Amino acid sequence: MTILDWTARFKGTAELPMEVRERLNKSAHVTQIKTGDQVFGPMNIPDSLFFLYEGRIRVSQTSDVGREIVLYRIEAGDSCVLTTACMLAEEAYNAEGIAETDVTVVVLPKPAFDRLSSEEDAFRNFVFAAYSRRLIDLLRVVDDVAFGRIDVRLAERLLTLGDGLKEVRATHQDLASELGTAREVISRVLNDFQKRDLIEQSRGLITFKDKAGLRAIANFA
Amino acid sequence: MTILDWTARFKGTAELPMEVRERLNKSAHVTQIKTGDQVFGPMNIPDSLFFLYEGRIRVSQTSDVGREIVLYRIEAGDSCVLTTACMLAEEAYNAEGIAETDVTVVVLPKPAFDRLSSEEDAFRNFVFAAYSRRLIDLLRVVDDVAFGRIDVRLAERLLTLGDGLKEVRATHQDLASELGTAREVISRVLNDFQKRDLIEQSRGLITFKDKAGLRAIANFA
DNA sequence: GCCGGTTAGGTGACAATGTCACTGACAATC
DNA sequence: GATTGTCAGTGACATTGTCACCTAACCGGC
Repeated sequence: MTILDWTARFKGTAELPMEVRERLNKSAHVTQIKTGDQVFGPMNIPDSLFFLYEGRIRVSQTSDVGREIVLYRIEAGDSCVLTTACMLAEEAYNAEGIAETDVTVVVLPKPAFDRLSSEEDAFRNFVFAAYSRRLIDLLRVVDDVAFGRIDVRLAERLLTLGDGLKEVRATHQDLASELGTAREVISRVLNDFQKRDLIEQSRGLITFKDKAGLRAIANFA
Repeated sequence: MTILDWTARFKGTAELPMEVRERLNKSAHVTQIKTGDQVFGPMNIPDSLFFLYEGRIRVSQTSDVGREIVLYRIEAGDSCVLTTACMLAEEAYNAEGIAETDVTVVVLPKPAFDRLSSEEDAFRNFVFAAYSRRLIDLLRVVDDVAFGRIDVRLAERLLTLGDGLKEVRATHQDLASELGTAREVISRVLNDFQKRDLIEQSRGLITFKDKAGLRAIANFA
């Protein structure tokens, strides 16, 4: 049973008639997930559509030797289509979603999803748009990985992760997993950034000293 | 005006009631595209959904320095959701689709698409499934590019391109564009393959001598 | 045939990135 | 302060990407 009216949070549901929203509030249920917990993964493929009510989920892929790369992040108000994608395609995959913050998820069972996407244009468009965003995200990842330099990519990612902040709390290994590279590579580049007075480092913490300088590197490519 | 009944070709339409299919045959129109022509691209974003009736389309992405990588291929019976994805997301992208063979495309205008995806479950599921396949394809590309060795990737790709054949007609540059790498790299690896008696080379042509050996390399990772 | 232009492919030097093995630094805990 | 685990630094080396330049094969015309 649901207390909060989550339907207001999502573009695809906020515009629906009140009676539909009430029906939805009944058929979906709300779950809490704690920071660091897995939302979905290769062993844990849900048969429902996820809506992220609050928090942030990091979706990443892991190679068979254990290296990791972050594919994209799901923010509040967005839906997670990857799991449904894999469901539909009935294919193995090795992406997983990790809650980066405490997360509130709305789980919509497949029957309700089907009915809704057939009856409500707004909802269907919302879902299509979600798919589209993910496709575009992945195009960007492919472009970065295939053609980008890592100093550029690292500068970009640092600025994104530390947007509006003075520092980024992350180990070199964390950053390596963001970009799908090795820790040593991150160490090298960060040391270079430090020599150029763009950042300061301490254990698990990177402090900005010259964001403009980093932006110059990030925008270079 | 359409002569052929293309609706039989697609999972999402073949099962529809006859009267719906007849309506579809009227609202969509069929286009021919010649080998090598661009089906869509950054400068040419159509506002319709594509169905590939016959032929094959290669979807690739180009870096800003001109290097290219093949993302996936669209085969007959499949639909092309990337263009609609980009339409919906209203974002720039730099993927393009090239006809690899002479191609017959069914173009379904957006209004018809909307009506159909709301009224017909089979059609909607077909479209969702198409999105899913593309997402999965891209996950695979990311995995390959981020974590794969190129000798492995090249062996794989050669076997795919030459499936059931004795040879592959492609220049080193073509293969480089398949994998998103540089021609010199392909040359090196192919020379290595040749030294190991896995292939023979001549201008624009690679002949298999030991497919099992290639498979061993391809499956290694 | 020959000639000249175009394209495909080869090569070596070097730069960038990834891998490996090992080391030391730091923090938490007992 | 000794122990333990995590984090980061380092040098050697392998792989991959870049650059400049070269040669070989093909193609069209004559």
